[in-house]
Amino acid sequence: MSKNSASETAAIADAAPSDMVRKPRVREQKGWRHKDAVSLLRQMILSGELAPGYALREVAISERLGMSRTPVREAFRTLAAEGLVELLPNRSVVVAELDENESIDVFSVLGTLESLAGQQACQRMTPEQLERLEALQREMEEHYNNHDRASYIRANRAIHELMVEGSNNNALILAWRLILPRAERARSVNTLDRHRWAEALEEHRKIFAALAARDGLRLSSLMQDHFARGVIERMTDTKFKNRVRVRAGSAERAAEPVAD
Amino acid sequence: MSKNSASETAAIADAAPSDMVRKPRVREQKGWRHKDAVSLLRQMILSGELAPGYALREVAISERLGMSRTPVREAFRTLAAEGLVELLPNRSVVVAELDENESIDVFSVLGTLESLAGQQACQRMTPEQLERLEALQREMEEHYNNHDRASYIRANRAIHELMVEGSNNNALILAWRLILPRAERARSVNTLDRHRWAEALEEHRKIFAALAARDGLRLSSLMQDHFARGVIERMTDTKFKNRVRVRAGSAERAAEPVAD
DNA sequence: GGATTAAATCTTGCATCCAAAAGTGATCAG
DNA sequence: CTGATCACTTTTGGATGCAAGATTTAATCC
Repeated sequence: MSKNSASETAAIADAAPSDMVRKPRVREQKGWRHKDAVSLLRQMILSGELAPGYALREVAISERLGMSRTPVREAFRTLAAEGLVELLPNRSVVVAELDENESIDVFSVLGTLESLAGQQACQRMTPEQLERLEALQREMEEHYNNHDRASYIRANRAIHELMVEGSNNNALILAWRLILPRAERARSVNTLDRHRWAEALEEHRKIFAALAARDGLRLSSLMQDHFARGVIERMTDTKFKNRVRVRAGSAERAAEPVAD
Repeated sequence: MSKNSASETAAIADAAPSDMVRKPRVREQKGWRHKDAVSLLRQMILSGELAPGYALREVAISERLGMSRTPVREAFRTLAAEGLVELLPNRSVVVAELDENESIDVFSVLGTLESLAGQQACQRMTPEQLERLEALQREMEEHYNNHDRASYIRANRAIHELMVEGSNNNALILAWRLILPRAERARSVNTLDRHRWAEALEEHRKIFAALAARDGLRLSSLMQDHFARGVIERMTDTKFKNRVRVRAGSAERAAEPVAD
């Protein structure tokens, strides 16, 4: 046994000459450092704080996060796989561009995916999941009645997610999760107007009914409709025209997103 | 200038004391080492050489690839984002499991995505792309007449890809590319029987016609049908029942895949 | 013998270090 | 002044080193 363990070295440290002690490199944090980097960077990209075309320098980010470059570089790979950044050989990593159809495109994909998810959820969703869905639907209605926008949106998100999970289709869930963040990014300035809100709620009632009746075809067409209306509303919304400006905007907080 | 360059050090190496020379760490390869790791590991997972549940050890892989652990770890992040491996904290990276519906699930997702892609391609595909598509269609027909299976499949793949690209929808392309490898994995033992082959070709003729006519609705339903038939054929195919065995199989070569 | 646990070993997570590539000026010819 | 060239700086790609967690092995107790 030629090598002392760290604890042994530390124990005799103050009695030994200084070249015998070694500063122990402690791993202070649990979990994964690179996960933190992924969440922070994703958040910053989605909120627009890091604008498209922005070059990410490893040292700056690692210093900001108090970690070395290694986990930051790992985070870049994850973000690249999500299509949020582009890797340039021997050059900086660059925030992916948004093209002008981004919003329509993203919602059309999300729409078809959720339409399929609904269809499959009709066949595969467990009674427990359906029960939970009913509870969420009730909760959402309540938030609507209380004009509690934020809570409504949260419940709405949970419903959509639960339905996708109810499809029990791993590939579908994977693709959906991949696209979802882009929706946040694309719709960052859209808000939910009063009329559309009421309409969306009514659509959700029908969607739930179709799920409960396990009527896949009907659900599929309801979902298509639900998304189509959402996107159209976004396009004709006067606020929509401001969207492109967000690209350049830096640390500004994203507006409350619209519910689907 | 206190520090010698690596080349200078090497030049005087045999005349100098051995502690003065330092083995220069050369960056022998262009491109990214981690890209190599991604392709190899992906290939091995898709072919079944690395079976689900298999734990990947960093050192073993880095040695096999003649690189250090760093790029291998980066490759793991990419594969994790693709859902091909699962990261366990402080534990090995594990090849993702295949569930029993994998094949149906993956093709249903691919089907809806391509259906949407076709619809959007009708509106957005450039004349150049359409021309290229026509050439590919002719090429594919030729391969069919020559009974050149491998070439047929290659052309078929190219057509599907070109159509998806023709949608010009980044989110859609991203999701499609994410799922595509899983299709390879799911269908590894399926082959293309003579009857289905002729049928598939006929479907492709109609698909091309709809694209050329820019008839999005018709194209959408044709795609759905194309995929539905493919999947149904797979399910009733007697060879299908062997699929589950492949999970355990190790380095066996995957069979020629079916065309969609 | 089987359960428990402490020590040795292995593997991961990350910091750090080095060389190559890219970027940045400064210098100089025209 | 413009453009080319070369030294210097910055930044990336990846190899190496080390400590913490996980795993295996050995030892001990009941």
